[in-house]
Amino acid sequence: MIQKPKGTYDVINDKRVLYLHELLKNMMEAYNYEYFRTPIFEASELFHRGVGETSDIVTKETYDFKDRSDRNMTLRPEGTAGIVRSFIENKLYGNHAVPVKAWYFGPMFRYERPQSGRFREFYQFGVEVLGTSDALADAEVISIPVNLFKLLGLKNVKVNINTLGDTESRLKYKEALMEYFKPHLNELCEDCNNRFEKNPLRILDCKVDANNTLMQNAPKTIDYLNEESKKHFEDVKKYLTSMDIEYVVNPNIVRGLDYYTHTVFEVSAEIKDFGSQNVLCGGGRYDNLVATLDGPETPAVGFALGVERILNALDAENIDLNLDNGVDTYITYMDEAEKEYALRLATNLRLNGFKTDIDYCSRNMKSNFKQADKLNSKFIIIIGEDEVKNNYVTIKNNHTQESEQIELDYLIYYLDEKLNDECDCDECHCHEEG
RNA sequence: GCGAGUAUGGUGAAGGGGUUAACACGGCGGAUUGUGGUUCCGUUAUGCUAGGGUUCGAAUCCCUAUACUCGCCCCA
Repeated sequence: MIQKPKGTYDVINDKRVLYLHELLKNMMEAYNYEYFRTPIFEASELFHRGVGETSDIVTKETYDFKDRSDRNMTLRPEGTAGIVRSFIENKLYGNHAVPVKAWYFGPMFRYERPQSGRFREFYQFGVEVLGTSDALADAEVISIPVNLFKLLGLKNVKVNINTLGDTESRLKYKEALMEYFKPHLNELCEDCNNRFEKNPLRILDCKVDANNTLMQNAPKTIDYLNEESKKHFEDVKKYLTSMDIEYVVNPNIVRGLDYYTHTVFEVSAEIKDFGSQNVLCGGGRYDNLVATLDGPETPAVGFALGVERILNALDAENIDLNLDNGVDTYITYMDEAEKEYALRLATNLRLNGFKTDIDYCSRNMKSNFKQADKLNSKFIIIIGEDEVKNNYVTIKNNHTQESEQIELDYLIYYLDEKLNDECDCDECHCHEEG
């Protein structure tokens, strides 16, 4: 048997996937962001220059391949680089309205060991604002996941925020940090020793040594900011407050990708048994990336979230999105003679927007009723010899078990009325979509 | 890259060397050929992830492979 590749999964009628996409689409429309869809594979160089040579994502997790003309290609491991490439290549800094506010939703690929909520092909939703250095953009970007998580019903949504400052501040800080840790390397875990060489900022992110006093007394980025960087951070916090978004300044958040400057943040929520995975999204400002990729100096800020992790969180928190899974009507026929008539009726109902299913294999009555239950059908329509002859249908309400005979010409109005009636009840939320 | 665990029909699973692979759900057929979701009866794995080994005998013990699950690293 051929199996799916490791770390991939099949979506089989998980309504939440489409629902989430729809919800995000509506939300981004309200924020007036533009939908971007960029290629799933790009020139490898884009990610090497963009995401950075020191991050694990690029050094050991990409799916690389050569195409038939021997070009180096990479399946995208994240969304930002592609959006930035598109921004530059299409010269959106010219005629396009600036800032360019982009959102995307699609598969990303990383060659990792799969585990709970983590796959090799996974979906990310993300947002990028290109062309403004104003702290308002940082705050707005942060507000998107926060509002999303609240809308989904997640509890204790929390923003952890920090600033790395501009390039100059960041560099000064990095030196100070290395000087601070150098004499104490033997007190840190093995991973931290590796990080010291590769990416010293990430030592601060270590979970093993988190409670080490050495860590708590380490130099803070905030102390190495120049005036401009300091003001930017203050402004971000100010705007968050004016949107009633709670945040905690956490000097240990540095993020893994090389391109971040100034604001970095993570949004977490309180989720049962999630441990370190309660970080549901991360992002920050990356003022140098556009220039690094040969575009004009363009400040930018964005974030991304993993769709699978969100769905996992909803599961863990037992959040039911009240998605209606049932069909409106299920059509049965007594005999082969009525089969075509039933088929025509099904088509007619479907074209009128009623979610309709039909007996596909001339089952007996008993199996038909069972099937109707399995499909969660609200109504069962029964077509027999008499119905065909006299142009009516027998329709049974599966809730009340009441059966009625309805003239064919009137059926659509009948269903329309009954289905809308039904949705006034407390249990049924099928017309309450966001 | 490192570490731990698991693998038995369509599904949940029992069995930890002895001939018929338990039980339950689901499916199909019937009691009941136009009204079910109750009940009852019948039926539903020539086979226990794959390959090799130990043994008179392996689903059961050993080895290898594969897949899945969960940690770590990393990240969303």
